[in-house]
Formats: sequence, C-alpha cells, structure tokens
Amino acid sequence: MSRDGKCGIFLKTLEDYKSAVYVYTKPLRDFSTESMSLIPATHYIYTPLNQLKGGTIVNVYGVVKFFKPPYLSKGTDYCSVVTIVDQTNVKLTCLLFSGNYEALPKIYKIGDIVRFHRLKIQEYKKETQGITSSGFASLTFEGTLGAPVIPRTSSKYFNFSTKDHKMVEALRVWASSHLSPSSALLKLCDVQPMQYFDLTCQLLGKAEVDGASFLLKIGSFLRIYSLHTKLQSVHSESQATLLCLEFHLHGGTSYGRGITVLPESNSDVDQLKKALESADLTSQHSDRFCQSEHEDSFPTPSTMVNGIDLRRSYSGSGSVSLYEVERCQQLSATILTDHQYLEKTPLCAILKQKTPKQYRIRAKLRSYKPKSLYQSVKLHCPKCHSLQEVPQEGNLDIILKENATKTPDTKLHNTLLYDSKIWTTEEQGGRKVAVHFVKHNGILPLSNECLILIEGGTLSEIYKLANKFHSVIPVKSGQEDLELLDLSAPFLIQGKILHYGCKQCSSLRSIQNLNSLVDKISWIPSSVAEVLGIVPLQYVFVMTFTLDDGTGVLEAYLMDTDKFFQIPASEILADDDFQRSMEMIMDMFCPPGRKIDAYPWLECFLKSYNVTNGTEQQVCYQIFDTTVGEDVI
DNA sequence: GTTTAGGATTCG
Repeated sequence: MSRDGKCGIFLKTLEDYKSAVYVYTKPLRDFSTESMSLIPATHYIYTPLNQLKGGTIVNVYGVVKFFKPPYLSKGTDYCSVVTIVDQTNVKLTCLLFSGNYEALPKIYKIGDIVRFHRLKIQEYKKETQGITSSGFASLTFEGTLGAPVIPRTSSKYFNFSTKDHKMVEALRVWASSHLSPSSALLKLCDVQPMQYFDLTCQLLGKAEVDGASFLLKIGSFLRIYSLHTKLQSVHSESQATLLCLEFHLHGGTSYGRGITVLPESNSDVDQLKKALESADLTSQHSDRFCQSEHEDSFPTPSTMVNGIDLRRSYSGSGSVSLYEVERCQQLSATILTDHQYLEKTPLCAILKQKTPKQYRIRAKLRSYKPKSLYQSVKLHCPKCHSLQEVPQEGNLDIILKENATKTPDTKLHNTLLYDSKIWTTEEQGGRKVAVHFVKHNGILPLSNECLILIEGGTLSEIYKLANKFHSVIPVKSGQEDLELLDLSAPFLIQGKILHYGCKQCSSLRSIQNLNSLVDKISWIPSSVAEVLGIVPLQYVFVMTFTLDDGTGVLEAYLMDTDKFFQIPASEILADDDFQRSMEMIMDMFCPPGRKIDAYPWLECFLKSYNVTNGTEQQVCYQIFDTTVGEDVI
C-alpha cells in the first residue's frame, strides 16, 4: 500500500472496498473534485512475475494457466486457486479467498487474462505464491486475440486505462505464440470414452440430491470442468448389452473440477445458443425419444453430475445417438395425484392404440385454447354434463329486469320466514325495491349471517347487499308466494360469487322451503339449491392443451374446478390475485417469447375415449388426476 | 483481523 503513497486510501475506494467509510467523512464537494483530478493521475505499477519478493503486496497481470472455479472452502470463505504466467515465463499460483463468491475473478477458461490488485506474495514450501490481501480486486478478460477487451469484475469502481488495454493485448499476443491454445468447444457427439474435458452446456433438468447443494436454475448455461467420461455396459433382461457413456464429475477440486454458471454474454454461450437454434429440432426430438424407449425397457444406471444427469448411449451396433437429459430425473411443472406406478407412454404410441385407455405421459404444452381466461371459465352441470357460458355481467342487469315483477306484491310481505321492507327510488321512474330478511327461528340474525331475498334490485345493488349480508337470492312476486327468477339469473349471490342452476335439470320449488334450512347458521350453496329444487352448476376451467413430447402431438381436454390449477374456478372471475396466479401458471407452461425447448415438461394422466358426432367417431383425450407442482405455485 | 488451501483426476 505504501508504494502508492498518498493515493493508496483513495484507490481502495475505487476498488469498491470497505474503506469507503473514510471517503464519506469528507465533504462531498471535496470528494468529487478530488476524484476528478485523481483518476487520470492514478497509476498502478505492475510487477513482472519474475521480480516478486515474499512479504510484499503487488499488482500483477497474467494469463491463466490453471484455475479452480470458486468453491466453498472448509473455512469461512470461497476459494479459487489460479495459476498465472506472463511474458517472463514465470508461473505464480495464487490462493484467492473471499466471503463473497462474486468478488473472486470470473475466469471461465484457461487462457483468460487477469489483473490482480493488492496480491500478497509469500513463500510456501520454498515456492513463491500469491494470496489475497486486504482490498484485493481483480479484472478478467477474454484471452482470444482480437476479442473485445471488456473487463469482467464485481467491483463497482475500477481503474482502467489505455495502458491496461495495451497490457491485455500484449499478453494475448504473447500467449498466442507461447501457450497452447485452449481447446475448442467440445461437442457431446465428439466426446470419447476415458477422457477429461470441459463441457459448455445448458441446464435442462435437474434432480434434487440434497438440500445443501448450490442452487442452479433451469435454463442457465453452465461450464462443467474436468468432466470424466466412462464407458459403462448395461445388461438387459434379454441378455442384450447396451453400452452407455457416462459422464462423471468427481468430488473434490483436483484439476479444477467444478461448475460455473456462464453469463449470457459469454462468447461460447453465444456459440452454443446458435448451434441449438440451428439444429433441426424435429429430428433431434424423434432421435432422443427413440432412445428413451430403450431407457424404459432397460434398467440403466443413472449418470449423475451433481444432480444433473447427462448421458449418451451407444446402441449395440456402435451407432451413436444423443439424448441430453434423462426425462424421469427432471422436475415437472405438473405432477400426478395418483397412478405414479404407471409407466410413461410416448404420445406416438397412444395415438396408435384403441380407446378407452389410461396413460401416464410426459409432454410439453405446445399451445392451449382459449387464450382468454374469461373464455376458459364455463358452467358445468354435473347431472346432464352440459356446458354453458358464464353470463356476462353486462347482460345480468337485463336478465334481472326482465325476470322481476314490476311491483313487489305487499300481500307477500312479512311472513313467518322473513321481515320485509320496501324502497322507492327517487329517480328511475320510482322503481320499487323490496328486501326480505330471512329470520332465524323468528329472530333477525346479524347481517353477516343473514340471507336476504331481493325484488327489483339491479346487479350493483345486489352486489352491495351481498357484501353486507351473508347471501342474497333474487326473487319476484308470484301468485301465492315469492318465486325464484328464471335460471338465466343467478339463484344465489354470496360475496362476489354468483351461483347458477341448470335450467334442464332443476324443477323449482317454493321459496318457503328455505324454512327447512333456517336452523342452520350458514347458507351453503348446495343446501340452498337442494331445498329450492335446483341442480347447481359448477364453475370449471375448460381448456384444450396441445401436448407434444417429441414423438407425437395430441390435443387433450382439461376440465377443472380447482384440482389442476389449485385455483377455484368459481372465484377467479372476481379475484385479481387468482387471475394473476393463473396467468403466471400459463406463462410458466408456455413461456412467452421462448422456444418449446425451454418449456417445462408436464407430467399428466390421460384418458382416451370415443365421441360419436353424428356418424363420425372421434377419439378424445382428457387430463385427469394431475396438478400443478407445489414448487411452481 | 484467523482460517480456508497450498493445482496434480475417480472410487470401489
């Protein structure tokens, strides 16, 4: 530090180190003018690696000759071991520690160029080594000649001048003629048995091994260092031998073993993305699933790389095909609530089989209909299985008005069942609204427990009353009694939920039948419906899912009250939070703007059945006993 | 104001 003289403390702040406190004690104006004048004057001295002396703190530049990606040490910090070399051809192994993973240099491959500030030089076993000292900071650059000189660092402020630019360029030139070039991206199809290599890949699926592992998210690009390939023979029941190329990432950190997440901006990631995009997806799919049929019939050992499963199979003839991830090891966006014992069936096989049958499948949701939530919520009659649209709110006022009598009949007011009250609106031509408060054993209950019958109310008036009272039933004056409206109107309103009945299956009974329920405190829709002779309609989500597992595509129908999405279809139209959850689930199944490869797998239980449409026979599929995964909601 | 790791293939 003393070498930098009076600039030393200020330089620490430039490197985003804790000593920033020192600066903040100064008047702000002072700080800004000082920094303006100091930055151009700041210069670091970089010590060539052949001039290092134990006990000093230096700044160095070097080409990475070896490195261990940061890993959690047995102490308190992350550790990264980095060996660098410079034009003097002297190597220096550096031990880098930090409690902050991000603070360690972002080295992705051998040949990267690093700049270390405040590296302590010490002797260990008669060898010179570097170790992080207070205020250590680093920059990392790509080592490729001609690549843009962009520093990778977690430091908020760092010094970077044309001099640094030249240092990086000079090291690139020197390395290009003095060091063996970093091996080109090795593709899985070029991997040979019994070798160690670095794999750049995208994470498509994972299995949880234990809760203490490092969290990787699916879809990120990874580099796995020193992955070991091993040929494994697998004997099937039919005595056929399947050779399997296993990928092992062994324990420890020897030879730089480890995994790092590569940023999207990384040039190798870019190369991989382009290759994946240009690949013929259709042929890849069929190829992969062709293999998985073998997988289903042969018990093959799993090939785990810290919870990630990567495997390539050799068929007996020696031809090679690739499937990147063992499907059963992946997390699904949906799970089965039953039938887990069933073997999975590829869609191509299902499409060939006779109906009716049940299957466990694993597929992606290529698309779905309808796109609008309002179009997907319908009313279903559990008795006659008819489906109908939920009446639009705009039409409900008209339905209510058409249904109601013009004037409430006062002869029907104030009975044993209810107390009545009548209001006359000042405007709207003196419209009369009657409210009948249903008594509980002759006594009026509290409003939040009270069922009211309303005559001549508008939808907004009904909603207001429904907010205050337990339940609201719209009625009209009949010849001898109050009567329910036509079942185009809701027969019961609770909060924001409108309950409808089936016109075909219901035979309306007298309102007086509510008498049999007044002993009960709460007005359960099904009980109210029952005493009034109504078959209540269920709110359901009705959707068509186009499922694709790479072997085939089929359309499956989903009808759900609340089991599949874990959202009550009856409440979603009146609840913004439920609507947002639904949107999130559908966007998770079919992420907008992404290709199907990036979509999650859905595990579903399907039933096939025949539908006769006139003279035409059609095979249909319906999703059953499936639910959105808990970790997804 | 310490320790960690201190490059040197696995693991049965």
